[in-house]
Amino acid sequence: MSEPKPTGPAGANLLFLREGEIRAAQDMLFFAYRDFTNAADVILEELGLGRAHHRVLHFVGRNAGMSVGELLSILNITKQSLARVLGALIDDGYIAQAQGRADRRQRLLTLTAKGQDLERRLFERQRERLVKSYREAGSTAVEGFRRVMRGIMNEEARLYIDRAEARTQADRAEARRDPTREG
Amino acid sequence: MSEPKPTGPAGANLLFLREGEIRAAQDMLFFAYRDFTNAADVILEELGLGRAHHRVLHFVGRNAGMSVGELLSILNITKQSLARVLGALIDDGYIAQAQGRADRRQRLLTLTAKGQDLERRLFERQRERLVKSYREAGSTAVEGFRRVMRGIMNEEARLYIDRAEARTQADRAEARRDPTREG
DNA sequence: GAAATTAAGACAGTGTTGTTGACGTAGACG
DNA sequence: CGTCTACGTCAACAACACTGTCTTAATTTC
Repeated sequence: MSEPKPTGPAGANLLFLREGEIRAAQDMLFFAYRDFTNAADVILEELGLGRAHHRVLHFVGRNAGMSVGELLSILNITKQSLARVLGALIDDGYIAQAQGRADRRQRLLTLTAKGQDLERRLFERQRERLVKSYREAGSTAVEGFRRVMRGIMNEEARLYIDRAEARTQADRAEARRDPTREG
Repeated sequence: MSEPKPTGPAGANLLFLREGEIRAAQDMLFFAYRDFTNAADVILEELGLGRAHHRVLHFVGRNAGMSVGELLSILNITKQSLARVLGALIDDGYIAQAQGRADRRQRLLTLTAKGQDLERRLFERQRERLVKSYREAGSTAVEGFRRVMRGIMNEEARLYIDRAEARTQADRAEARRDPTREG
């Protein structure tokens, strides 16, 4: 129909923009995300928790001391939706709250030891899958994966990723200085 | 702790398997999938449909004449979960059923003209995002993205993707013969 | 210092999408 | 003919998101 021609400006090979390729990407996002999230479900079910709980554990683990508001803006859900899962995690002793010092209205969130243990167990399940895929695909493919994924998400999420990436870069630099440690 | 060393066998550079990289992948899967699926939500909401309906439209569109059982095994949900959304799509005239000729127990699913129109509108929203990302990332990155995504999903899903990919390859071959058409 | 805004929590009600288990019917198949 | 399969349906339930309203405490603003 009114498709952009397969060859774009400067005659670059843009066959990967063909409709079939884009539809394949839809498929892949669905399957990869579904099977990736499924990986941790067995553990969660045993504990009567769901994926929403896992997401909270993940982001609090990655951003120790974050406020409830920050968590809300990362997850992009309503306060009420978060309250249910966060309340359960606090009641069960996975997450601890501390009053903010700079702003005492804030409740700063951290994983307890119990929370760290659970988060690690959940992480290991998903890590298996990702490491296997990354290893088989190789570093060039992984770099491509990152670039495409970054491009798919909203600007806001990209900024968050960049900040998290900065932390990873710092870890890398540190590891180069002291290769025995792993952040 | 008991992390695999950053340098693997043969001293290959496997820094991309470090924990920070894997955690970044978790983040990216969450954000990319969320924002990708969100793209079509506005249209769906106007029609009183949800993402589950979109998924059905997508897969029926991609596999015209598929049976209900095939659709179930692709979506990996229960009959009851599908019945609700599929029933609505049939009632609203987006999807038509036809009795199977080889096996008359089967109900073969196809998009009606109305269904094709809607699916196309939904597709365009998600395509914008994917094309933008693919174009900016370039063909090498896209190839890497594909390899990593394939590796993340279950074997079963990978087999489905391969079959779909075969169709895409056929389209490509045809396009090479007749570059004016787009499958 | 009073007023407005913000961070967080809580209440009640609703909708989508997934689940289980049981049951029925039509058609395929040994 | 009996059994298995494909599909549909009923009832009940659970996870997770939403809306709107309200309260409390603390910060910010005028």
